[in-house]
Amino acid sequence: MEPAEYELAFFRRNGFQRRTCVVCGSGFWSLGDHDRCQEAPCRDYGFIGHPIFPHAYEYAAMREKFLAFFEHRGHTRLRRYPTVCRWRNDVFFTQASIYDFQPWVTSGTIPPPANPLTISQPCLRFNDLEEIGRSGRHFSEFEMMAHHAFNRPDHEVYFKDRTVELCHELLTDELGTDPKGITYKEEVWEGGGNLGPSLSVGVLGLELATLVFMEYVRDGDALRPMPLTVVDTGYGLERFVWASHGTKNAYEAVFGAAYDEVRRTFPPREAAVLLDHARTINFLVTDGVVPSNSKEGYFARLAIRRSLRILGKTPDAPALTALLDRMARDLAHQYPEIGQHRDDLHRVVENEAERYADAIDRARSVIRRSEERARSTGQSITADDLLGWYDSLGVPPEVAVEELQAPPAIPADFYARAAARHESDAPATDYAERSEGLPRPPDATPATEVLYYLDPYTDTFESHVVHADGPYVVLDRTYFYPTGGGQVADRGFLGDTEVVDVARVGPWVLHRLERAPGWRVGERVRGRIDKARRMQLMQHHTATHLLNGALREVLGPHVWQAGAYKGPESARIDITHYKPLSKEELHRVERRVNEVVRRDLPVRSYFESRGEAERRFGFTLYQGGAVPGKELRIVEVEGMDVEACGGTHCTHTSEVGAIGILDVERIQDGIVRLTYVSGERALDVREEHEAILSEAARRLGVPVTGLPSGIDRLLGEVEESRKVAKARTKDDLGQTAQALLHDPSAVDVFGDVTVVRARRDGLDRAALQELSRLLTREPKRVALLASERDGTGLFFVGSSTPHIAAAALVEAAKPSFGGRGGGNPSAATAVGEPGQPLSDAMEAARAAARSAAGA
RNA sequence: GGGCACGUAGAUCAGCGGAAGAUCGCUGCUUUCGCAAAGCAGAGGUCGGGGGUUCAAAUCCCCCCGUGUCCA
Repeated sequence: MEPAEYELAFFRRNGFQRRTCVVCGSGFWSLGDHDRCQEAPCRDYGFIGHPIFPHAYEYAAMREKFLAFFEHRGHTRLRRYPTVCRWRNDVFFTQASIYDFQPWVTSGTIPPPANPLTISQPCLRFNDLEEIGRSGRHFSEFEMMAHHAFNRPDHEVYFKDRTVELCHELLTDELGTDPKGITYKEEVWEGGGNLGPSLSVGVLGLELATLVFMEYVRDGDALRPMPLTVVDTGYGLERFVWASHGTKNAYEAVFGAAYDEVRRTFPPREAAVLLDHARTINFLVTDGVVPSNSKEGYFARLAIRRSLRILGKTPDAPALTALLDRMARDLAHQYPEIGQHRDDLHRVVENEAERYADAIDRARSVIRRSEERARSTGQSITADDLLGWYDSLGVPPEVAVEELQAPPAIPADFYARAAARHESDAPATDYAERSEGLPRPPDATPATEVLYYLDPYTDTFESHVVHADGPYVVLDRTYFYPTGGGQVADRGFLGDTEVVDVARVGPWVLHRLERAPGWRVGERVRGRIDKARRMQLMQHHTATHLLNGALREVLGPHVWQAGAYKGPESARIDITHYKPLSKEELHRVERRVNEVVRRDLPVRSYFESRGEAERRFGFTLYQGGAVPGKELRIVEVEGMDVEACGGTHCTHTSEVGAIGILDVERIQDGIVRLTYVSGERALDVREEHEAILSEAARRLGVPVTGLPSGIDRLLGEVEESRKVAKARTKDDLGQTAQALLHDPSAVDVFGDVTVVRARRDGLDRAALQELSRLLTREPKRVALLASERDGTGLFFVGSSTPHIAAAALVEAAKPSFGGRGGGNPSAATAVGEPGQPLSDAMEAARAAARSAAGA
């Protein structure tokens, strides 16, 4: 980054000097005479016992101070976004305030909700879990306070100068820091293909904020200026509160009274972990994460199980739910949604606690057995075993050690080693828009006016070509719905050419035609949408909203949409839920949605300001993920479901027609998928099912209502005849065995050993085995059995004579008929040539038996 | 999204290439006034599903399905 990037007018105007840190070598700007930047590790924490700000602020007060400061300087205050980053697929959690605006706002696709804006965004980071409580400053949930500005060439809000000016004013005039104590260290920020200069703000060893200026796109080695430049700031609320108290660790300052309460029962480290995790769990569950074994859910599980472990080893520890309630109380002032569904949260957490107890129980018995086995083979349990158990059974090493008589030492780096077992080089998937791979129209192309929002029933329209590139066409206005929000794109025709796909690219709607139509810009075209297909998609989409609402009613508010798909054939919704749906729950959901259909409620779609919509409906608006923009498109079914949604919808619930749930499956731990149909498809599917049922009934010769009992009868009969058949062959073989034993030509007596020979062509291996078993029930017997079947010779030997091994006799017989096989002392088998060689094999075995018997 | 472990009798599990087992539970009998207990006898298994290798697969390999768990 060029030095000029950091030479701000603000610095010059106010007499800041640029110096170089003698420790890290970075350039920094300051009013004070420092030889190093004021950030650890370049210098020690100097604020412990000497607060950076003259007043000590409580957590909520500091946040309010910050937001109000920026609000008074022209920023619009925004409510928090969800901590679960459902609108991106490269990350699970909101880890910084700017995540709220990526990728759509930062890429210029959608205007920012306000500009400039200020927000305090709760963020989740799970990469330093072990540091929590130990370092004195790590949290898994923290708030990043920020002010953001988005600058377009035609609309500059503010950039570097004003940003630093605001920051400086906040720290000094507003919060009372000594201006000379602040250093602005020069850094380079890079992420997501963008980069720009940034300044890191340090005071007395503490990094209070980072001011990032996104202005370039990396293009190979070259840097291109971004069309949209972004002010991305981050001020750590926890750090500000800590700085204002100057306490030894951040936790007592941040958690305040709650910290003191918990400290009465727990040591400092445990207290910090419990409080931190309690906050995290509250946010996670409120924002629709249910504990599970993968993705977001795993972190909820981790936080819950870690907390339970700490609580479990402390006598008189409070219940986890009590702790959650305690933290919810502190958070509820700012975030009323937290703690609003206390009972539901308790159910989710208690269910997880139960599962954890089950897992540990299971693990204990495995561990006991393993040790027993190890002891009997003279081995001992190793640290590797502990690692394996943690990995596959989830049992923490401390618990395993408790269970063992002779435990190994737990390695100090146990959890690091556990993590190392899972190192993979799988690249993180990028949060690309769907537009990836599609041609992007030139920037000068006028944005497409989308009409399907206004009227989802219009299926023919006229418009003009504003861009054409091979089969790709952009119109000035269109009724074609592009793939989005889980709803697949419309089909239809532009002129005489079929539209095979429709996608949103930036501000444009791109129609992909079956072939290049050769149109020129300005040409007038007529569009015609496949109306039946669109209608079906609308029905499926509205049905999805109804189901979502009904599922929340029946199962509880922890239910969030975790994904959805609305196709012409069927639709599905994935929801967060902690156990499989019972038949009864399913039934109630289905009844409820169909009742809403019958009551013919209006489905209202309208635009509303974000703030107003959030105030009226709360956070559950964002079922499909956060939707940027000043205005949200709200789809409301009164009393049932309200979502921010860009899809096409029926205007009355009765248009949806019957809704039939076809399938419910648990697609992963914590996520349940429902597949369903509505409208025309519901009728089709019902007809199909009825046809299948009546055909099945016809074949069974019963009425449809008699199917279940008819099938039971049939299964009973099958079972019965299977038994009869089995018994019969056993009988037959029994008779054969008796006959053989009494047939002098089949029996040889060699000393005290009775050798029975028989050739029974057609018997399979299992029959020979059974016959052999019958013949060798008495001791001192040998059975030599042969069968020719499907052109091969089968030879089977059974022996109840200890010194005559069946396998040895087969060995002896093998050369005679080119047999391959083997066995054990009591039974052996081989296959080879049929006919005479098989008979020779029998003779060879007989001779071997005779000599083995010593006769 | 990836790694690992596990799916065998109603339950808990053993067996890990050569003729499907143990314990508990269940049924019947013996014993008892009755119950419990004990003894004896018995029923109960397409060894999760499908392919493959092998003379031979619960066992080895591959693919599904299900469960658990860890990591990101």
